[in-house]
Amino acid sequence: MTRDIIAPSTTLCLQCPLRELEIFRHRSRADVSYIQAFKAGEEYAGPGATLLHENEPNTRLFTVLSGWLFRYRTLEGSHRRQIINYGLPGDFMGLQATLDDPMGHGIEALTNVTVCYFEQDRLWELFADHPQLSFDMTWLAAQQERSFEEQLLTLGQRTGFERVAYLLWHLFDRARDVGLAVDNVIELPVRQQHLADTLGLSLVHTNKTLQKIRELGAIDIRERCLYVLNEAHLRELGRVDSSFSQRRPLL
Amino acid sequence: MTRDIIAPSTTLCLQCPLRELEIFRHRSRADVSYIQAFKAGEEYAGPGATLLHENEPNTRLFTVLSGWLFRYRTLEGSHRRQIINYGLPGDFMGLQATLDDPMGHGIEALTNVTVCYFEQDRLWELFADHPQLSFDMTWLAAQQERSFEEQLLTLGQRTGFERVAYLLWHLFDRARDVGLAVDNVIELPVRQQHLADTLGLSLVHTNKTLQKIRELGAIDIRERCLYVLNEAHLRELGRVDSSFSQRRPLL
DNA sequence: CGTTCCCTTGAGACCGCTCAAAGACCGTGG
DNA sequence: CCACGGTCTTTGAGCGGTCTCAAGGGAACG
Repeated sequence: MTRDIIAPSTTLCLQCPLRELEIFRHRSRADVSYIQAFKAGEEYAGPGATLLHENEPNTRLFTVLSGWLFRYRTLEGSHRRQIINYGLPGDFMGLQATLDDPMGHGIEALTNVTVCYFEQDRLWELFADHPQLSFDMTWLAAQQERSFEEQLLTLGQRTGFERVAYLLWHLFDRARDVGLAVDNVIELPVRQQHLADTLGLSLVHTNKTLQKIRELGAIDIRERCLYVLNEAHLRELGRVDSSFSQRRPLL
Repeated sequence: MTRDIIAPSTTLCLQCPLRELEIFRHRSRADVSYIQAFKAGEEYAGPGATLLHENEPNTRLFTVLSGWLFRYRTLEGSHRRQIINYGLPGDFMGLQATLDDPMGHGIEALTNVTVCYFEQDRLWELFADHPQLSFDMTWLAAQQERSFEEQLLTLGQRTGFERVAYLLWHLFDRARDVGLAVDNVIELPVRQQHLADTLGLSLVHTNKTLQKIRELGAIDIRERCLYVLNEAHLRELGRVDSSFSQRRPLL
């Protein structure tokens, strides 16, 4: 639960393995070089480690290079935690934290995690120098907003059962997008408590709901892995709408 | 419920009454002129009119000039509606809709509404020409994200009672920020059904919860107006955290 | 081999839901 | 001026989804 930094390192953006993935848009060598110059370093954390404490001021933007993490907020004077979103490889995070507003959130690693970070006080420089990259960043922020809206729809309108099914599919789909799926199976470093905290359900109820979805044969969970046995069925159960995977920029 | 356009008009950005408000950052005359040139027109709608149908492609960004509106999404194959957020004077909206993704949302007016709109296909132009304005737009997007996160916290972790209290305070606070409050009273064009659809509660339960908060003396609602009789108490009931009003850009 | 974390299951309570109906308010037209 | 229909609010009654409390089992790890 403590900050767990190992050492600075030097993965070159030009050699970034994420850029090979279909899901990310192509970028010119010049743009990648600009990003490289913008990159301030890397940070590492192991499972359960806190990358950012709640209420700690954050001055960093980052892209997840590898691993899973999640961002959460806690209701003041309560131990009830709401998981806001998950970070998977290629996800750009931290923009909302750059506003000079003390409202807190925390970030915690679920697996071994590497992030490439940027200093937020150079953000203006990026906007002044490089319209394409700033446009991309805004595009990603807008995409993030859509994702939050979908999550609002989930919390507000889906039943407990639908919520669990939806989230399982959502996590599977996102992992698949970045090449983490093998034959409809992904490693799922998320505990049932995390699912519960994401969905506004209790741990017990989440567990019982998972059993039901299992019994329907849509999924199975064994040895930290999620098996999507019937994706179409799972999508129905979660009332998943359109959602095709769109190519997106990588920063 | 139908599109209700009256006529194009010509409020000049330099004379925009919103710019007088404390809450908005000062802008140079040059920047305001640029915004003026970027503005494509105005649109009007009366209470209950639909500014944007669900699943209708949207190519417009806009700033609310006057009035209240709300944005919602509906769960596919269901009549359950989730209100995503409300638009008050000065709010910039539509960025998340510019992604070429058919995922639908609707926008509806609660009062007489005037919006200043921009064509989204000139968005790139703005990023190329004017780093300050594009930075501001991104800042607003990030702020919007925070607001969504707060709403996720509400839906996921606050009790029904807390949700209602929180939302009432939130709407009051936002209205006050843009000068719509007189002595702790605001006009509240929102129906109980809207509150319910925002909070993921049923209409009946929302109503009963409102009664309770009324009985505690924190608020009263009469003749379409919300009276905040004890703001500190209301904030406690809704577990409202920090939240000071920050000056923000106006586009 | 004990500790710890996580998953699972049962039992009872309660929050919030649905169904139903009546009252309040408002604009419209006879 | 009143009757009327529509929208919104209020209230009651009963059901069920989800919660909390509690306890047991399994796997990983030192």
